[in-house]
Order: sequence, then structure tokens, then C-alpha cells
Amino acid sequence: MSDPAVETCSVFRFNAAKVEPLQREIGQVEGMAQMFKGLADDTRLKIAYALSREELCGCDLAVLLGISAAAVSHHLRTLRQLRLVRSRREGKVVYYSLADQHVMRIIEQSLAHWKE
Amino acid sequence: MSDPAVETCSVFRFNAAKVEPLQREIGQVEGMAQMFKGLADDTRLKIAYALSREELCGCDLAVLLGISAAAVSHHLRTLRQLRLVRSRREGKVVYYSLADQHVMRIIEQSLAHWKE
DNA sequence: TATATAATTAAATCATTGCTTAATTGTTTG
DNA sequence: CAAACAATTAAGCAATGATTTAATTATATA
Repeated sequence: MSDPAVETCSVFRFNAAKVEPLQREIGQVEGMAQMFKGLADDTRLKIAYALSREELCGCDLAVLLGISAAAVSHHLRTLRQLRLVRSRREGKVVYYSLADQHVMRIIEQSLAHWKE
Repeated sequence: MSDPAVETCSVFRFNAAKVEPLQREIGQVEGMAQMFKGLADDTRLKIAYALSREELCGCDLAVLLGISAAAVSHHLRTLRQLRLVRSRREGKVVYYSLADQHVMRIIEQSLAHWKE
């Protein structure tokens, strides 16, 4: 108990010198998990991966993944709301692609890590 | 219908030239969403972020996040199973840190993207 | 204008998950 | 050995989420 960095909190003995600075900066992560939630589903991740290779329309994705157009639409809505995917309409068809190179890099890097 | 790349599948008119190559390679993404699921929760993401700055024990994390030790333990189990976090025991205390620099980089890069 | 195709939205179901409390397992030290 | 502390596990509840079918909107064209 002579070490000032070690204090008690009625139950735990924790390291205040480590914890307190982190308490001040941890807030910047708030809400960021949403971004990962967008990629935290195999179907959505496959959509994101496919779009990292090719611009595709909704029915391309439905055929590629073997799921209903409604399910595709649901997931694309999620991905667009999170600004991971953008869309452009061309007549009847809506084409989707990744929002930016940052998302592209996150997918590439994660894939490299996954294959290790 | 003169374009050989455009075919019908009884319902959709999709671009086979785009879809077929992707169908062959999309399998490599299978299961990879698990990795993102690990980071797709604000509490776990805060744990990962904290560990990207400091090696911490379970009770440090419980105090930092203001949640029960059981909840921390649950999340750490998830993160360890996904090989995002590793642990080492020192006496009664178990210290946790990120599994590797790859995970560190994913967090840093995503944070940069998030703050944009 | 009527029809066909693409996309979206709504509603319902089923599974997953994050958290809590309570009990249990390790480890150190009095 | 007993007491204290750290961590884990178990069980259960409440909330979230993924998918489907059915209905609706949007666009193009015969």
C-alpha cells in the first residue's frame, strides 16, 4: 500500500495511474462499435467484400449470396447508414460500392489478418 | 440480351461476368465476421482500446468501465477466443493485452476513420 | 396506361447476445 | 488451514438482430 499508484475501491485493488488517464480518453471510442457491427455479420461482410472488388447492383448481390432481395436491401440499408457503402441509381438499377478507401483498407487488412 | 454478360435467373437479370468470379472467392471471408463481432460492442471495443494503450488486469478494466467483474470476464473470454487479446497470469492477477500489432493497427485505423 | 423488374418497407418469427446475480475455482498470505 | 481477493462459470432475463413472406414504391418500356 506504499505505492501511491495502487488504491482500493472497496472491492478491487486497481492501478489508478493506469486507469485514470484512460478514463479521460475512453469516451472518444463511444459509438464506434457501430462501425464494426456493420461488418460483424457474415452476409454483410460478404457484401462489403464483394463491393471491395466490384460495383454491384442489388440483384447481383442476391444471386451471389443466395438470399432474398429483401434481405440484401436490409443489409445495404445498414451499411449505408453507417457510411460504409454508397449507392448510385442508373435507371431501375441501384449500384453499390464501398464508401471510401478507408473502408477498403480495413477489409483488406482484416482479411490478411484472418488468413494468417 | 445480346450482351453475354447479362443473363436471367428466372427472377433477376444479373451480371454473371461479375458474379461468377466472386462466387468462387467469396468463401474465404466465411467466418471472418466473428472477428468484427469481437469489436462490435462498445464495452468490448473500449476494452480493446484500453489494452491498445496499457496492459491491464481484470479489476482495472472493471473500474475503468464501471461494470461488474463478471461482465469483464465474459468479454475477455470472447476476445481471447477470437485471438484479439492475450493474457498472462502473475500471482492472483491476470493481465491482458492485445494479441498482436495487427489488431492494434485495426483499432488505430478505425479510430482515425471514426474521428473523420 | 399497363406490365415487368428492381428495390424498399412492414410485420412476424426465431436465434443470439449482453448483463446481472449467485456460486465456484485459483492463488496468496495471515 | 482459513480468510481475502481475483477471476471464472452458470443460469436466466431483456433486448437486439437476421431472415422470411407479403405488400408497396419506383422506374422503364411495350
